[in-house]
Amino acid sequence: MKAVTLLKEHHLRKTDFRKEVLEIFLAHKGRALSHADLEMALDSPDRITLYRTLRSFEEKGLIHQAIDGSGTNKYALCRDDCTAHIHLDRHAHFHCQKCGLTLCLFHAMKDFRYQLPEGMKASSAEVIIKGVCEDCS
Amino acid sequence: MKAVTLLKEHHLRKTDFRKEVLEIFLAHKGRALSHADLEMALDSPDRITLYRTLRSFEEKGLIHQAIDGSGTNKYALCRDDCTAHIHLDRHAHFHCQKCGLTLCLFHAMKDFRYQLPEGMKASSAEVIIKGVCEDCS
DNA sequence: TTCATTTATGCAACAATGATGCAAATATAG
DNA sequence: CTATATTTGCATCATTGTTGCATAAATGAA
Repeated sequence: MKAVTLLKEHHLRKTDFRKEVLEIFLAHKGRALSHADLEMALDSPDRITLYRTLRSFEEKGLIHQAIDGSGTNKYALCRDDCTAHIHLDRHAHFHCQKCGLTLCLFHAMKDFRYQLPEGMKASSAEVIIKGVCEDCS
Repeated sequence: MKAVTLLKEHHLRKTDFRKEVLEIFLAHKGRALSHADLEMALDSPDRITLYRTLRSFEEKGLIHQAIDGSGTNKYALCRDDCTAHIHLDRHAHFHCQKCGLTLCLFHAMKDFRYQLPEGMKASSAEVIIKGVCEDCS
């Protein structure tokens, strides 16, 4: 899928900046990228524009936040079945504690069931698996 | 369990500051507290000392980090079966998206199994369940 | 209890992360 | 091509977290 097409599909204006950001995500499918990762990969990185770009992408269902416990937020491309407001969030993220790599694990959770105490209502769930990645072990 | 006893058991010097911080945790068992929560509850809050106190507590197995996806780190008292370096991390945390409350859910995960791709080695896992708590719904 | 040693505290300074407001530039619909 | 709406890039500010260092306090030993 090309960057321009994806932008159009998600009702985002196709600016140079957005195309560049999106291409970085496309070049790292399945990887969750931090703000710093993206800044390094960008030609002319404006921090603030990047923050707003990421927020727009998230609002339009193009990327999702990947919490990995590292303190900094990361973002990864959604799969096709994510819609604007209903992210397919029942997938786990793997976080390498050595190199900081974060990966989407779409098939890691076989049967993920949980029980909440009375009164609480769940709307989504996040699973973070921490450990050491292939390259680091 | 009293604050002073807990400090001694975990080989931490019993200073006024630590006693105060620990007492706040004891008064909110099962709750994960943010740095800001603690600062508000403290009499003479020194940000830096609090950061270091939390780090010491965590290193000695007195508290554990509770990732809740809210961006800010939170901490909660460990149960007795946490040891200094092996936190009992296979429990979920519930995060209320309205009021920000974070709770430890020690009994939420019935059968939590996951499969990692070849090469990766897991050392711990975190589960965050987001939703609305009893008071907010 | 008192002293020496080790550890903790409190302050200043700094770094990283993130948000807001506004004017200029750009993309899109008509 | 033009008018409108959106995005960008900049300055400014807020929050969160770290490091270094001098002072203060806690602990163990005499």
